[in-house]
Amino acid sequence: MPVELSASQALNLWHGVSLEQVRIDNRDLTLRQISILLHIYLVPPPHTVRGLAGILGVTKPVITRALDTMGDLGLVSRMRDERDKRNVIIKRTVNGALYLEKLGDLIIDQGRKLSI
Amino acid sequence: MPVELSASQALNLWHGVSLEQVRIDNRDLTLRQISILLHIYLVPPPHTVRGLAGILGVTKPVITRALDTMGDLGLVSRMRDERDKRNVIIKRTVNGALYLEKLGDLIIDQGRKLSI
DNA sequence: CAGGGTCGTTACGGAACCGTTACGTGATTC
DNA sequence: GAATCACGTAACGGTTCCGTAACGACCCTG
Repeated sequence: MPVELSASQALNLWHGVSLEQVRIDNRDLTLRQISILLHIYLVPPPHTVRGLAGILGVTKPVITRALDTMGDLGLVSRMRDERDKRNVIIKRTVNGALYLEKLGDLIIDQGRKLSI
Repeated sequence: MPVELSASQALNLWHGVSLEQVRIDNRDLTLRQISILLHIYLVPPPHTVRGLAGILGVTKPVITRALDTMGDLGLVSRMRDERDKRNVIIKRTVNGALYLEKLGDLIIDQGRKLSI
């Protein structure tokens, strides 16, 4: 069930959500961090540093740093893979789920406000 | 004509767009910068530094710096207000319009890919 | 069990952003 | 026309991010 948006609707939606997100969230995640967070929560696990780096087209340290930052914020956590101890498995957290739930509500609200 | 999204659709839309934007755009604008850019292009002028600062809930230097950065990228430009020379009027550019046009297309594409 | 390959992290110098403060210029008020 | 206010910017120290490179830990093959 695709969602058909006009150019005006698409940009107004993005505008409304970005604006509210800037106003509400003092944490100010970067676009990369948001991408990583959404990917972890929306795509079936397991998620590794290397895998995320490949998907986003960035280097591994970028992922490590983003996980450091979001880990401090309680949005994600990390565990060693016991089967292959070189790997790190990235796990979801309650806080992260709540954060994305709010973001989802925000998008839905802004979608309802659209016109034209 | 509001757009009704499910929670899953909303987050998947955001996910797809963020991911593509990270992969495509080496410039990596911050969420604040994107908000400012969208606001300038979607809301009728005139736009001033003070006005934008109030709308985004940030300090004036934040706006000045964002305009510096995006000005270097050719996405916006600035002109003195001749009627009140204390003011600076923020103007749109061809490059900025193109940038947002691509962003709009990206959002529309991702909307079409949604399911459930 | 030695060697090479893979994993994530750390170290490093550089760049960009932050908030606060101070400043220069222009408008306004008395 | 002097004092005051408004506007945008520059300067400051601090924080965070970047990309490259090097590192330790781990797996696997011969």
